[in-house]
Amino acid sequence: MLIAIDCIIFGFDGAVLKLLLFKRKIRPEKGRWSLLGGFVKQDEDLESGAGRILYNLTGLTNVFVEQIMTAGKVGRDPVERTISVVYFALINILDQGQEALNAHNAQWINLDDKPNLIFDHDEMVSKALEWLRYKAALHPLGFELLPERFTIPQLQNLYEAIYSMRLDRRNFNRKIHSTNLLIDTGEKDPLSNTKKATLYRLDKDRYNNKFDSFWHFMPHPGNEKG
Amino acid sequence: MLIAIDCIIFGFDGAVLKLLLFKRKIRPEKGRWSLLGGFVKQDEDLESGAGRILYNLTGLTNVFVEQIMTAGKVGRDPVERTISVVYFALINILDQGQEALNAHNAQWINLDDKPNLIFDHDEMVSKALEWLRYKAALHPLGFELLPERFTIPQLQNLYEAIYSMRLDRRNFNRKIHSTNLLIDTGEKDPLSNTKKATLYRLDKDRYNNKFDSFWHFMPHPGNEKG
DNA sequence: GCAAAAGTGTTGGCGTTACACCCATGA
DNA sequence: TCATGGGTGTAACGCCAACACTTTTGC
Repeated sequence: MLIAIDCIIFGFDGAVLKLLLFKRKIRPEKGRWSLLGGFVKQDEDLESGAGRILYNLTGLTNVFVEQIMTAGKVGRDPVERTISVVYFALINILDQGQEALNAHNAQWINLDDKPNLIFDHDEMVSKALEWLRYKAALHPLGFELLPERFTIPQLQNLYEAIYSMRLDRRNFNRKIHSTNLLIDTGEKDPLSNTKKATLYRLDKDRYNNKFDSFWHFMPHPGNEKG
Repeated sequence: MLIAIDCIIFGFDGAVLKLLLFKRKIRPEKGRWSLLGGFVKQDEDLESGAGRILYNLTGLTNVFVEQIMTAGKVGRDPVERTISVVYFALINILDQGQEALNAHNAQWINLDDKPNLIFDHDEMVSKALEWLRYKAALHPLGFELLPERFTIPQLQNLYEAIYSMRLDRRNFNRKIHSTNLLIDTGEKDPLSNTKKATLYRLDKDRYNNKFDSFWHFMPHPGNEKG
C-alpha cells in the first residue's frame, strides 16, 4: 500500500478563483490534468511532505496549508492501492513566478474552466471547495489569497468568487471592519480610474488569536422555515 | 509504511459525555489505554474499515461515522512508521450491550476522567472533541448520541455536556423546535418524578436534507469587540 | 461636469436573550 | 400542597440587511 499526498492549490488573481493544475508527464494517464502530488517519504511528516511538494512547484514557504481529507477507496488508483492524504493550500498568485510553473507543466486554471482530472481528483476538488466555503464563511480565511497589502473591494471580489454571489458593498465593508483585523497603511491603490481604494494590511497577531472565533462573513437572509 | 484506522467513539448516558476506550492486550504498551483501532485491509475502503472495527466492538451498524484527520508524524508509532486515519463515531450507549465490551477489554469512560492514552491518541481525542464542538454548534449532530425516542431535556443535557456550559431551558426549547426536525410521538417519558417530558423522534428526511444548513444551536451573547 | 467606484450613515425588521409565568407529577 | 422539573409567553435589545447619500478620481 502506498501513501501519497495531493495538494489542491487555490489562487486568486483579483477577479476569479483559480486552481493550480498540472499536466502529467508520466504514465499512467500521461498528458491528462491532475492535482499536484507525490509520495510520502519514509522520514518526513505528512505536513512536511505537503510543504515540500508545494515548495518544489511554487518556490513558496509559509503557505497556508490544511489537511482536509484522506482518500482511500480501493480502486482509486488503478495501478496500486494508494491512500492519498489531501491538503489544500491558499496562495497569492502574484507571489510566485512563471518559471517554476513551466518547468512542471503547471498552469493556473479558472475554477469554472476546470477540465476533468485523473483518478478521484475531481471529488477532491469538490470537497476542497466545499471546505473553503464552509470555513471562509466563519473564519477570516480570505486574506491568505491576497497580497500583503490589499483593498477591501479586492477582498469582496474574492468572497464573491468563492461563493459565486454578489455581496452588498456597504454591509461587507462594515462586517470586515468590525473584525478589527485590518490596519490602514495610509496608502491608496494606484490602479483604478476612479476613487482609489485604501490599502490595508492584516493585523497578524489579532488574526492568529482570533482565527477560530466565529464571525459571519456571509449574509444569511430570511431563514426559510419548514 | 503501515496504514491504520483509529476510532474515537463518543457516547452519552444522559448525564455525561463518554468515550469508549480499551486496554491493550498486546505489545507494545500492553495494559495501557488506547483508542480502538486496526489496520486497513488490502481490499477494503477506509470507511469500510472503520465500520468493520466499530462493528466488531459494538455490534452496531448504521453508526454516524466521520473521518476527521490523518495522523502521520514520523515517530508517532515507535515500532514502525504508521499513518493513522482517524474516524469519530457517535453512538447511543444504550444501543449496545456489555458482553462485546468485556470481550474486548473495552469500557465507557467519562471524558473528564480520561486516562492518558498511548501514542498520539490524546491529541486525536482533543481534535475530535474540538471537531464535535465545532460541528454540533451548527448542525443537528446531537441526535446521533440519543436513543431513537428522546426528550428535549435530554438533548439539552447533551449539549451542555459537549460544551461544558449551562443553557437556558426555554431558549433551547424554542431553538430546537424552530428546526422542525422533531416529531412528537405523543408519548411521555415514564421516568422522572415530576412532569413527564414529551418523547420526540427525529424527522429523518428533514434531518438528512437539512443537515448541512447552518443553524445556531449555541448562544452567542454580546460579541466583544477589539 | 460627468461617470464610476469607494466610503459613510440610517432605518426597520427580526432573531435572540433574558426573564416571568403556568402546568404536571409524585411524595 | 409543596417541590421539582417541563413547557409557553413576552418584551427589550441588538444585529444585520436594505437602501440613500457623499466623496474622490480620470476623462
